[in-house]
Amino acid sequence: MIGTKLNKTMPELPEVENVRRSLEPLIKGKVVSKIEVRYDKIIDGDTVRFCQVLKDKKILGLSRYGKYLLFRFSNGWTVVSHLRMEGHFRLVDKSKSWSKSTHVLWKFTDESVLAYLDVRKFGRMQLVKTGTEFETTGLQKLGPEPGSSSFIFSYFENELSRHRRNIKSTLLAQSVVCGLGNIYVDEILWRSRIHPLSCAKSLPKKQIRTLWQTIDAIIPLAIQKGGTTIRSYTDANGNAGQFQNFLAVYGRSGQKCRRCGTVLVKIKVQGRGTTFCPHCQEVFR
DNA sequence: AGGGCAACCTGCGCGC
DNA sequence: TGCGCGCAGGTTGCCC
Repeated sequence: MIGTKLNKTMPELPEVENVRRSLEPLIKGKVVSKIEVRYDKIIDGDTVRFCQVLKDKKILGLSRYGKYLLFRFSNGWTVVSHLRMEGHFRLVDKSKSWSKSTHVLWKFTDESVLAYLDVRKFGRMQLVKTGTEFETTGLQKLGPEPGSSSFIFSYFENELSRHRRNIKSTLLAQSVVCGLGNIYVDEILWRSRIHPLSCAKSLPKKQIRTLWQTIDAIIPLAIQKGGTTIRSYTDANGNAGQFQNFLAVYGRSGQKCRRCGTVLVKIKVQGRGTTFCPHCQEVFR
């Protein structure tokens, strides 16, 4: 048991993909009657325009790139949404009172409401013309997705050779490969037997290949397992993920490495908690 | 121009 | 009991 309090989500690519899959059938075809914004900073750009433009528009579908959700609306509009740490959507019936972490309400003509909740208020949504989403600050520098045809070995090897900083920071940056966050990066490095502070450009070809294969395998596997539920991440139907049962290092500092029995160590890398095995994860400098 | 890091937020757990 | 502090982490923006 990792935590007892059920109040945090940690959406990385597999969790966001499970949100997309579960949420899309619940909202597709609905028409906005009114948007209410209760905490202005969630909306990137002009909030009044955001509400005005979306009124009377129909939801055509929900897509995703990296950790970004893309709500497709009629008349060529898209809402780019990032859940950051704890954001989540819930489709509810008309309700009388909203919790204080409910920041945006999408009210539909059928009387249902899509509520955006976010305790830490880190999440953002931005209205753009469909087709211009890759010009936004968040999406324009994203690398390819793990498991996609553009995430090929020669590309990955070439990208790593351009970075002198450590491999953990490099993988978290989203520009070499997108969608990985703190949990999956630690797991991927453990599986690849690479120390998080290894210099990205110093990795031998053999380790780069192992790392590439691991990234390409673990993300689709985590999607298949419904994502990772550390505290309370659930999909739009309230279902928890199962990948936490496969975690080898995240949340296990002080416990024994499942490969060699050495006690796992926790350090800070780029301000992020980082757990690894000091014995079987090799440092390359 | 790559890289380092504070800032953005709130709730929880811990030490005193 | 209660207060203060550190921690949690994705992204942005600023500075070197």
